[in-house]
Parts: sequence; C-alpha cells; structure tokens
Amino acid sequence: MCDDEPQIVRALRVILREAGYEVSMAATLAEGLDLAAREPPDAAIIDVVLPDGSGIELCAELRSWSTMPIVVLSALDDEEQKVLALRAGADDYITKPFSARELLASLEAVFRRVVASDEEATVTVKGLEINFAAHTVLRDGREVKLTPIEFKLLSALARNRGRLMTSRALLSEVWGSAYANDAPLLRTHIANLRHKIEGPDAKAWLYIQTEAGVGYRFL
Amino acid sequence: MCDDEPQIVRALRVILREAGYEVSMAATLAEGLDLAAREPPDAAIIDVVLPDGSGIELCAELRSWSTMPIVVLSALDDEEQKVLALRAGADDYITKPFSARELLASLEAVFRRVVASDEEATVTVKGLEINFAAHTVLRDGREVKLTPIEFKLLSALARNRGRLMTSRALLSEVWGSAYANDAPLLRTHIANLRHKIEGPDAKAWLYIQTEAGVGYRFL
DNA sequence: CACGACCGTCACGAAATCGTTATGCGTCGG
DNA sequence: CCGACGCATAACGATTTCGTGACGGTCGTG
Repeated sequence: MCDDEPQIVRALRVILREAGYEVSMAATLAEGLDLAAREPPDAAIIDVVLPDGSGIELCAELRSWSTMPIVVLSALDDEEQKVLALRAGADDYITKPFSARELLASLEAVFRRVVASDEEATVTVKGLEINFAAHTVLRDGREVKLTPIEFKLLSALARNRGRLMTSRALLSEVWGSAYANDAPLLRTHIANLRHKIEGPDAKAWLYIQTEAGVGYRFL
Repeated sequence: MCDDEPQIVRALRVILREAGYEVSMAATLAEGLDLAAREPPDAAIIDVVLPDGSGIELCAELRSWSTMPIVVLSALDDEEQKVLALRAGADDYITKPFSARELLASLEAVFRRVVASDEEATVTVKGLEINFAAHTVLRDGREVKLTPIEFKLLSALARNRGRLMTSRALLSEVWGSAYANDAPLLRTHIANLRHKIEGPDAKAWLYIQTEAGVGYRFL
C-alpha cells in the first residue's frame, strides 16, 4: 500500500488486515518503489497523489519489471485520469470515498483475473515477442538488443496494443511529465526503435504506425 | 498427485513424467496426506473430489504444516469453489478438461512463485549447481568457494532465473534497503562473482547477463 | 505553385553506465 | 601480534546511451 494520508492509511490497514491480508506500507513514491523491490507483495494499492510524484508514474515503474496486481486510488472521479492509470498498467481504479466491500471486491476480482491469465508477462505480435519480466525482445526467435528507454517506449506501446497513444501520453509515461511537449525527442527514439525491431531494411512499418498530428499505435 | 479417477491418473502420470517430474500417487484424501508426510514431494496436484472427502480439505491440511506448491484440479469451473480453494492455500486452480501445456505452465508458474520461500531447492543451470540449503555451488562437479555476500547475491539472481532483476531490487535484497542506490557496490561484487562462477578466463558472460541501465539477469 | 506543418533521419557532444583494479578498514584465527 | 580474508569505497578508461539541432522529404492547403 502506498499512500501519504494518515486517515486513509489507517482505514486501509484495518480493512485489509481484517480480510486476512498481510499489509506493508509506504508513504512516498520512492518508498513504495523500494518496498516493492525489497519484498515483492502479492498486490499493490497506490494513491494517485503522492508527496514526490504521481501514483500513476509509480504504477508504470512497477509494471516495467513486475506483473503484480495494482489498484489505484483517487480522490476525483476523472475519466481521463482513470484511462491514464489503466494505460499505465493498473488493474483497477477506485475513487474515494469507497466502502470496504468495494475495495475488497476489487482486490478479489483483480486476483482472479491474474490467476486466470497467469504469467501473461509476454506479448507476442507477428513474430515479435516482448517479455516484460525478462526485459527481452525477440524477433523471429533472435534477440533484439534495446536500450532502457527504447524498451520502456516499446512497453508503453505494447501494453496498449491496438490503441492510439498520443505523443503527450507516451512522453510523460517514458520520460516523465516534464517532457510532455518534446515531440522531436520522441521522434528520434521512435526511429531508433523501429530500426531495431523492424528489419534493418523495411519499406513499410510493420509494428509501429504513426498517426500524423496525434501519436503512434502499436500493431 | 492425489486423484481417484483412473483416466486422469494415467494421463497426468504421462504428462508429468514426460516433463521430467518424478511422480508418486495417492487415490484418497487419507492416502494423500500419508504420502505427503512420508516422502514430502516438491509439489502437490489434488483433485477436488476424492472418495473420502474434499481436495480442498486436504489442501488446507497440507498447508497447516507445509509450504509446498499446491495445484487443485476441478471438473467444474465454479468461481465460488475456486476462491475457496485459493483461500485454503492452493496456489492455482485448474478446471478439467485441461491441456498438458496448461498444467505444466501452471506448475512452472507456481514453482517460480514459491521458490522464494523454499529453502531446500537446488537450481542447476548449464553445469552450475546451486544448493540453497547447503550453501554450496558446484561448477561441472567442482566446488566453487563463495563469500557469504556473493552467495546471497547469486541466490537472489538464481531464484528469479530468467527474469531481470533491478539493481535496486538486488541491492535491497542482499544489503538492505539503505544501500538501494549504491550501484558501484553491486558492480564490484557482480564482477567478483562472475570471475568465480565463470571460468577464470571467459570471453562472454555465460550465467549473469547485464542489462545496461536496469539490472542483471541470471541464465 | 509556394508555403507551412509534420515527420523521418543523421551526426555530434555531453552524460551516464559498466567492468576492473587498487586501497584501506575491520575481523578472526593461529 | 600478525597475516589472511571479506568487505566497502574510490578512481579510471572504455563503451554505450541520450538529447539536441540541422536537413530533407511528404502532404495538405490556400
């Protein structure tokens, strides 16, 4: 659980303990990241607003190396934010105030979903296999070497496969919200990424389509 | 394996043997309990319906004194029952009919998940054998002497074999969270460790791959 | 046809990261 | 008391990776 409001923390702890879960807590983004890395929990509950950043960033960060179920809490019922959270890899989005039953139901649903599609840590599309847990990409069986940023970029795209992602969304997910307007930056990295996952010689883009003026789409 | 339907028993035995597992069988709840106590297996596969009781009971019974991975088989895809089984301590729930691949995937997933708390497992990869209980490492039969920290480091990597571990995760697991940012520390110990488990002279790293900017991967 | 908007590509300097070696400190056993 | 050992830290060269700016191509519009 990652939240900085004492009330919420207390309430959550009681609810979860009572339901038989073991709970460990962090108050900031950094702490949450550290905690999750040190003793990986079965699931994560994250508040959107944290002292040192956005819970959605933390969500994306966790998703880059873990498949644990993630539930995001938010004070406002904003459709936009909800979509952002889910795109960043969250499994559910709950708005405060919420009832204990609501939260527990969400958790159980998320658990069921994960057990069912367990180890869906790998996405395969047209001969391109992306393994999130191992941080590897294979094209027709051969490994493709990607830089950290290229992998984050590809992950963000692949997690939303089929959907169009705006340049703004991609930039803030990979580089952080400070870079949200740096379109040229995104262009060069998309170019580099394409050359690695498409063949060295490719006439048409097979995996990453560009939607002029809007963004990019994976598939 | 604990099941009373001859067809299933035969099929399972073939599937598991073929995958390299050693199999012992029991037909009833009582037999299963007895077998598990007499020669504790690495994992248990239990049918929900047994002649003398419920497989879920057996599951709970085993859980009271063992941490072995447990997979529950059921003829009906009942959400309610699935939750019951998982609550009783099962690690996965598979509905019949199931494919061989499905079962094996489940088993592997469950093994990976449980290995963390399993102290008596021994991992062998490409001539490198790591015995967690005995704290020993053998390369091609010859013992390799490791310092305590080197062994902890190798263990952390080997327990998550195939997966990429963040430098941050490795540091907090081996040295504690206070060192989570001390990348240079990790580097030198990785270097020392490599020189001991790879030959004294090795052109490419066989066991520990490095993913620049992210972390390390064992395999 | 001229123009602007947008995209893909290339090249280059700055910064980050990695592997390695060396040094100093503390501990333990002989 | 002294040497051996494990460990943390520092330093350095080599390589990789990143961000930026410039350039050319394409498309749609007036």
